[in-house]
Amino acid sequence: MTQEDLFKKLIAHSKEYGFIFPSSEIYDGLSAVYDYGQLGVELKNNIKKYWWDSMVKLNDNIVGIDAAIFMHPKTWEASGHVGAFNDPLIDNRDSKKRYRADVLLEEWLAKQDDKIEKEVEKARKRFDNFDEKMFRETNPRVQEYQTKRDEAHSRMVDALTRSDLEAMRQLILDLEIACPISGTRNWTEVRQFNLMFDTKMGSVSEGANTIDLRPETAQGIFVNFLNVQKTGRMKIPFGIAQIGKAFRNEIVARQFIFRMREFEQMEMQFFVRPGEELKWFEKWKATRMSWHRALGFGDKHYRFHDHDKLAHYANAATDVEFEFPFGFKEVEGIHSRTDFDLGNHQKFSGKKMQYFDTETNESYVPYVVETSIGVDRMVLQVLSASYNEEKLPNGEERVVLNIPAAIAPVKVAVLPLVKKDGLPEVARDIINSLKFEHTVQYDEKDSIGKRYRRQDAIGTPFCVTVDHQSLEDKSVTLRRRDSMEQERVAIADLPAIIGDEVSMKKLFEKLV
RNA sequence: GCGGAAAUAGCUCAGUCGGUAGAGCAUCAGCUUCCCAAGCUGAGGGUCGCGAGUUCGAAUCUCGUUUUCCGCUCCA
Repeated sequence: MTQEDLFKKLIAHSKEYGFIFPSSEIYDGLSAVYDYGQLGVELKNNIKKYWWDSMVKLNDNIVGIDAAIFMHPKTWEASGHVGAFNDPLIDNRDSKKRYRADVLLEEWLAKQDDKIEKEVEKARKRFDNFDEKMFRETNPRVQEYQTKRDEAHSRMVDALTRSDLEAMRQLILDLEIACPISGTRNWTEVRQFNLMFDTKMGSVSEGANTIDLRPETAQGIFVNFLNVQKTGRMKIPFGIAQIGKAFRNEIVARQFIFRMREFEQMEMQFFVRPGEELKWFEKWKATRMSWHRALGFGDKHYRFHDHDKLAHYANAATDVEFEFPFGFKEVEGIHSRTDFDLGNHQKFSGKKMQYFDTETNESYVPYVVETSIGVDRMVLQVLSASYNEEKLPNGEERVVLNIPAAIAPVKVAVLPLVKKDGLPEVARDIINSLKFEHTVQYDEKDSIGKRYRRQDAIGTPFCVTVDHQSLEDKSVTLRRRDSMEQERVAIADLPAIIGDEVSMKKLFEKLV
């Protein structure tokens, strides 16, 4: 089976068994937006719990918050999201190259200036008593260039100030600007490349304000830095963790839930003393990698991708990449963000974003090491790493999701061997003894083998089968998903056995 | 965004030359009482992605559109 086939099967499997559905599917769906179904939400919640507890429970210097999706518009000026990503872009259809429309126009103006200067230089060499001012004002060729230039310039300024994309395109066509690579003038529309979604706050009729949906959760942590530090009496180094939705209006969003326009992030911002950030960067690199590897999908499927080209806010950055069916792709980013964010919020808000360090008797803006992971990418990672088609000794094939027990959506299925003779009642009693701790399913339909396969397909680690012997000696068959092995255990022992094996403690013990 | 491919029942797919929509699996009810799926009987489920056009007649031909996958591009 090719990797591409595997990916297609995974998508079909996810839908067929209720993990992930296209959003508003009855209306043909919405591009790059997906809903989690009854099993998908359990898996996702378990992944979030694995992350949250590994941060907030296991580290006494990390606390969590839950900030709002809406934030004050100034937030995005301070973070650099407004301005930096508002460029008007245009594509050449022949060379497939993308340009900034305003840059193309600026270049045309510069060329026009060059032409004028060339004329002036030519004339300067030709005449002895050269009156440059007079020449510029009277020479017909220079005048023609100058008029065209000025006209183009005013049209450009006008189009840019009004953000009139169609006018920009028309100007590019009128000036007969060609693509430097293909030499053709086969241009697409001009598009605004703003990654943020906006909406209106307040009643529309009474002068509503446009506000943006956050494109990252990090800023909710930064603006609350002092609130948390002071009320929690936190001492540097310390971290603030958050799980929440973020929104990016990607031009191209694809590959199932890998890149969605609405997605969920798990971020932890770790505040450190200036100068110590790279030490902590290395520490979190190791910690985060061990968190991924503890899931047991195989170390060879993970690697770091260190960034050579750093973002404007970072002085070190790496990605944790996982080998998806479509190749190694980023699941988590670890960035040393310096004091860029807190420093800018200090500047834009006028509020001091500083910490007084009693060890050094210094006041400073802390440096930040960020770990930022996509929840949806983790779900995809778990599904693609867990999906297996096995050939059984008897020649049959089984589809099984080998999801780590601690994060499996359903922990145990309780199955009466037959649906009479009081077996269903015993099964219900067992469920009642387990359901406060675990997600449990009951199934009495079809043959026992078929029910085992159904549970394999959704990744349930344990099946408990009630038979006639159970009525006599209060024992049941405990069947394991991965090995398909069965053992006879006492009903009274089930909570302890299952509780131990599905505990997240098993994963946490593998963390560095 | 550009190029390629696809869309028919929950899933996988068939549907001939344009002539009123099919299978297997799945689902539901009943029978069977079974420890690794696909025994028996019956039932439900589709305006063939959507919209136009051609035609006496369109799942089928043409155009548009939406969604998905693949390649390129993009991704603080």
